[in-house]
Amino acid sequence: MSLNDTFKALADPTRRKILDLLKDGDLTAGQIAEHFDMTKPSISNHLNILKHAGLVWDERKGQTIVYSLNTTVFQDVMKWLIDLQQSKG
Amino acid sequence: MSLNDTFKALADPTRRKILDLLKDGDLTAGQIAEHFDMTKPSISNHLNILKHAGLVWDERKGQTIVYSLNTTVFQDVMKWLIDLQQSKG
DNA sequence: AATATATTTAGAAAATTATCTAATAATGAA
DNA sequence: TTCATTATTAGATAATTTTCTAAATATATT
Repeated sequence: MSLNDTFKALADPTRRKILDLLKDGDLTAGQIAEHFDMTKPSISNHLNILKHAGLVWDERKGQTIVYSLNTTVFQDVMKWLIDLQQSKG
Repeated sequence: MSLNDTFKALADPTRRKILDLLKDGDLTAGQIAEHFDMTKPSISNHLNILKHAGLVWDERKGQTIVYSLNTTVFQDVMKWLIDLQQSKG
């Protein structure tokens, strides 16, 4: 759950697409996997990395696990980017 | 020079630290390398990745090559982050 | 022209990350 | 309890990235 974890998580195009999918609403792991030409365990791994970075939350609902986007972590990334644009000069 | 290149470039802590160093002013490749416990070729590689992503510019000055920060690329990253925070409803 | 300095390029080794198949866990329904 | 469904974990392989040493390039100086 560090800034490094967040940047690392955002570095992969599959994971960025997952976040983009979740923008429109929560989805189960299976629904997310449907959007990719990749096995479910691979998607599960990506979801775990996103979860570790605090970019998504998960909640079991019966047989399924529902994932939702958490954009609060973006604040730290934005802060880092903005700080870099202001010289200490 | 794609958004993917930018995210990939930002995913490494050494490269983020290089950007942070350049925030205070331009530096030669050698001066940058001094800040790290790593060989010059390794730093040179990181600088090349940052350059490829459009995050830094380089300019030869005599024997040295001076690197400077380019934050204009950040706009694209920011846009991506902000877009993600606004649902398509 | 020869030498020194600053940096990069080339190529290999090490480390990390992404992906797959097979097996396991958790829930729900018959 | 047994079977089906959803999803994850484990472990192996493949791919990518990082880092190193050695060699090459570019400029400046003597």
